[in-house]
Amino acid sequence: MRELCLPAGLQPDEVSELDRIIQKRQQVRSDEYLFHEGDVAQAIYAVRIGSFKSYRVREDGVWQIVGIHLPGELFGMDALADQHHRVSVQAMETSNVCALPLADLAALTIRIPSLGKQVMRMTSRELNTSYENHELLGRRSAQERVALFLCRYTDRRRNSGLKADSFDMAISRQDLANYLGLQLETVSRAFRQLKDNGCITASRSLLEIKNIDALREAAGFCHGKTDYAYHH
Amino acid sequence: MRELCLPAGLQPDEVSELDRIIQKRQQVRSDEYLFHEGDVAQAIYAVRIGSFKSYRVREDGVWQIVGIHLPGELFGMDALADQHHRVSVQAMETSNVCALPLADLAALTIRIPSLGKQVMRMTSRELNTSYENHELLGRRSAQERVALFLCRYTDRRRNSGLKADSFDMAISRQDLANYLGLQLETVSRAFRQLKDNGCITASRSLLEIKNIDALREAAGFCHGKTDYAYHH
DNA sequence: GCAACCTCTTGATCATGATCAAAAACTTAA
DNA sequence: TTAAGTTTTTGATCATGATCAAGAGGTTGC
Repeated sequence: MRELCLPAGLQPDEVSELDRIIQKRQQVRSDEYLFHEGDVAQAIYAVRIGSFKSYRVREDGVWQIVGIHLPGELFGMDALADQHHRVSVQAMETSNVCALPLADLAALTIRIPSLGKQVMRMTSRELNTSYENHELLGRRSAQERVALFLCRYTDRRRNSGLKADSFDMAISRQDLANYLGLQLETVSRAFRQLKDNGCITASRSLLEIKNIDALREAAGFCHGKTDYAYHH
Repeated sequence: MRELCLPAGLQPDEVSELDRIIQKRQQVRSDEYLFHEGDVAQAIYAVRIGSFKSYRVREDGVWQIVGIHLPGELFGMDALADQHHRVSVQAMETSNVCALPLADLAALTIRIPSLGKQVMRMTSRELNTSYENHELLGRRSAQERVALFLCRYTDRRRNSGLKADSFDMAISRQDLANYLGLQLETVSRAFRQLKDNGCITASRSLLEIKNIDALREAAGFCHGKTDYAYHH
């Protein structure tokens, strides 16, 4: 438990108590499901190793990835509104999670109030990430989307204690395109441009950030601080 | 307090206690700010009357609306991750909110655990709404976006106890376009088509749903239940 | 009532990214 | 190693929505 995000802000004896109760560690293979949209929620989950995708499937079978979860992050809080999951979650590579059964959580939260606060904090963080995604999809070109995604993704990897300048992307081009609201071919072309500009090198799944400043520029970050005006 | 979402699931005496402490009701005029991106959080807010928009402003001054808040809904939970707001919030019409100061909230949550659960529930709901927005922006035509927005918006109005088939849209075309990741002209054209199809009538701000089934169809909902396949 | 202003609508053209098609790169299994 | 199957790249064309431009409809203040 210790390496997880959850115990942050807890007393050592509280961590031990949490540790004793939450012993459910699950090994999950690539593409395996943790739960489906509509399922009655059993638990929320903390990623230990690997990565996961949250997605919704429309009536017509079209799907949309709405979240990506890296080590140290929590997922499954979509079900806290009414005990039913509103997304499906699937592993994108061989992974390992720690399940926090909702029954235990309710009891524990009363004994350890800071645990409830920590779950709240992580949910708020996920909400902000989703707001950022809305911003990314709102009015940005294909290149900006891909570049911005890479910037944010590497930042999150760094936060999760993973290598951030040269690593294996568990996300397929197809999934990435879906997540970014683009076609797979468009993502491929964006990668090409970023390679040609010397921002990155990328083979099938190995990605290397060569020039973070150029990448940030492609993502639409400003260099000089513009004293921008509010829109009113 | 009674007409709000927050007391749901609380005992009568707990509601009274909440009522006694949370007496801060604020009248807010159109376009007035509740807080700005980056502000240290003072409170979370429950909408009593009116509506609000959450948005982020980029370094280059481009802004993106990421959330809309109707009566009975909570906002400001973006700050629960680290006590700093990650969006700005502005009233879209003359409104009335109830502020729940964070200091009081912390104390109250210990005395009334179900209050914390309720805040958690509302945050989870907002997270799902944001996931739905990601899905809306992902891979949908301009018409679908507008029609789907109207479907969801009227549903939420109904949930908030507001008139849902004929009402005044507080959201300007400009804001709506921004929220949906479109240009204002494109939204205007989508409205025209929906009018021509007999789905709606719309003047400047008065909107009337004439044919909800046609509207749902324009939004991409299926009629017959297709036994859809999972994508794997 | 008129002028100034703002928001929304409509029209015409253009650019970006979707779609269709095929080949190349990489993976897996026999 | 070869063959079959994926996934990714590249090319060519097309369609949707962005952009530019002008006008219509409402609102506000004098």
